[in-house]
Amino acid sequence: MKISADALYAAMAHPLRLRALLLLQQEAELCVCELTHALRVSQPMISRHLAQLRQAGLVGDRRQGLWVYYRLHEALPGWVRGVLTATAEGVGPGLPYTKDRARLVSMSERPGSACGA
Amino acid sequence: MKISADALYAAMAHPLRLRALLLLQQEAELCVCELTHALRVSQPMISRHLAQLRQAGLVGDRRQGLWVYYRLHEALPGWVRGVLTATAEGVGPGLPYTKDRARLVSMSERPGSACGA
DNA sequence: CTATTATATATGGTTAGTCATATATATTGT
DNA sequence: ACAATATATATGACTAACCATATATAATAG
Repeated sequence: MKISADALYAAMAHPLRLRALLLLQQEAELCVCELTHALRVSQPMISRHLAQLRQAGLVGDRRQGLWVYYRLHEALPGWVRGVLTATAEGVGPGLPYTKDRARLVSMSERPGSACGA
Repeated sequence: MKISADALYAAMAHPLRLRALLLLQQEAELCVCELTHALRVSQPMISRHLAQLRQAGLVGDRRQGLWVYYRLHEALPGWVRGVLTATAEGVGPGLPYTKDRARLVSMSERPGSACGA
């Protein structure tokens, strides 16, 4: 997966997309409903931004039953992963990222991970 | 200098600002006229984008005579420098970054560096 | 038919780019 | 030293293009 710096930073320029990327970096795989819960945004909104991330080649998706799971793209270049990890360290325990994680962890009825799908 | 991830990636989202940042990372200090030459853009245009980078805290400026020199901000957090170096490695010998550098090196009548001011 | 996700359209806000002008410094002539 | 001019940079005003959000609708799975 070839990713230009312009495409990467255009994708990361939106606060919501950045929050989603940082969640996906820590969680390996998340479905749309988990993201709407953790990020507290409407479903059409996160879906639209996920489509942008997908078109930029930053994330991949997988359908399982009703749910569509997103993850960081498997073939993401090392330097892009480096940018993401540096960012995760940089934001540290700051907001809104920690709250996003807290909402995700405390979410009940998470598909997949809860019942071991 | 405290820099939020949102502010950083908003600044990096514009191709011209990204090119300017990558040049500044490699050159330590550049005046406005050098940037207009290397990036091949009008003076008001680069001046506007430099003002954004300055307001975001990413660059610092210094006046010497007629010329204003820009550089990466001295107090830039380590993780931000990490993002920039990862990006420089990621773009590698790609365009337009190498051409920017070539134009800069081949520029005649560069102030400061030429006459050792 | 219900639940989950994706997309199309319209609207409002933001941003970039250009031109003209302002400011600051230097230089030249007297 | 003073006045006039030239150069480098910054900024205000305007237009055009882009981006994000909300609402509504469509598609897909069970």
